[in-house]
Amino acid sequence: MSQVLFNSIQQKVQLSEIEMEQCRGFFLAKKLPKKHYLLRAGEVCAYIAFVEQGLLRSYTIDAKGNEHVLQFAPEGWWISDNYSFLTGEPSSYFIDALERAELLLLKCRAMEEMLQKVPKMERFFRLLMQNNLIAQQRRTLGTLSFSAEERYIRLLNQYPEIVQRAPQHLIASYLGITPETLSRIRKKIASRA
Amino acid sequence: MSQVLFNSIQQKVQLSEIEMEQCRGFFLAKKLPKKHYLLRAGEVCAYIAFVEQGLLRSYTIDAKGNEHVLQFAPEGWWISDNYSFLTGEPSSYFIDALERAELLLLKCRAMEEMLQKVPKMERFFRLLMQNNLIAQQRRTLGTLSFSAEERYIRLLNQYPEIVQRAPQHLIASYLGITPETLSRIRKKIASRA
DNA sequence: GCTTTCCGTTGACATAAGTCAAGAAAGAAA
DNA sequence: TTTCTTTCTTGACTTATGTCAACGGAAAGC
Repeated sequence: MSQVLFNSIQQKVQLSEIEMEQCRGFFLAKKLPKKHYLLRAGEVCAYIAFVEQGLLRSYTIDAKGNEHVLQFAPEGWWISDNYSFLTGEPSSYFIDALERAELLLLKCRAMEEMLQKVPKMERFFRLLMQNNLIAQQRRTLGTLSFSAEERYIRLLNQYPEIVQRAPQHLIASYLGITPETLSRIRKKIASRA
Repeated sequence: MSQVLFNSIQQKVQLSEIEMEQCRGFFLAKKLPKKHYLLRAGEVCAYIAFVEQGLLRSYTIDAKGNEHVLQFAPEGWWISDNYSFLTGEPSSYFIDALERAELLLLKCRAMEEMLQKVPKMERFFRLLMQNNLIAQQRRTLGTLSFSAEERYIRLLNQYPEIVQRAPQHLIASYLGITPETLSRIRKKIASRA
């Protein structure tokens, strides 16, 4: 059993050795080279992906052709398009690798079987979704309450490794600002320090 | 068993008559008059609330003293501060009634007991959280992709009853704009129609 | 029914952030 | 190395939205 996955699960529910091994069997290991896609808009999202190694991100392209980063997923995080995964409808998101990644994929069918066999995992996913929701609500409120500069500083404090590993224009996209604005903010901060 | 709650649950998982009645026993009925609070910042959020009747909202007050509406919850919706509920930490949200409301409250302890007794409810809450997360992600992307006017029109299309029932300055707060800007947007739209 | 408070509207002006364009720097490819 | 992209920076200008202040009308309380 992957140590990273083990930690992610054990942090929320207590599984026995046996249950852990049972779970492991439902995942599919996959390596994803840099810039390769796990999901493209228009496709159905067949997997929930757990990141063992590397860095992924999900994003949309809006009607004006602008990209908007929804999520970064470094080691230990889960990523997918929940809507498409749940409903089987085509996705409107892209998911690709910013760094070469090692993933554990969980197909819809496999997930249902896993939940049957190891009911505690239902609780695990409930808690996972609940925590994701909490974080997402904070992001929404952050976008409404703070200026671009404040949001950047908060991101830097909360997820320094992501700011460091992802290219700057993607950080800008995540924050909902243009690369130019982020560049100016960084300059301003640097001149203060 | 309340018909509204029954529908909310049955839409996601199939419960037998008996399971439904068992669940019912864990909820606490409560009437909340208009402008009364279910939760104030600083308190621990003891309940997840299901709205049978009426209209609630949750909001924060930021460092500059500005209110930001996180959620409106009309009949059939669930509302709480997940973070505080889950961790027992003090909340930073307020939840109050915009219209006189009838609620079904689920305390933390009662919820755990319910999940023990009716394991399918674990699945229900997983799906509920997952759907909330999907909606919240869309809101985040909406805030990043659309102008104030576009966001207002989208809200109007998606939740016309909320726009109608909540005062305009709270709609503005939800959209992340000032009441003045919303007033101007509405004028502009009216002049076009 | 009168008074007070709250809410929405409007105008004038301020400002954060976006746009467009050019060039510099840094990485990737050859 | 040299070339070719991609990413980041900087400047000049535009624009959406915020701020402040005044006013009118509707609702709430007495």
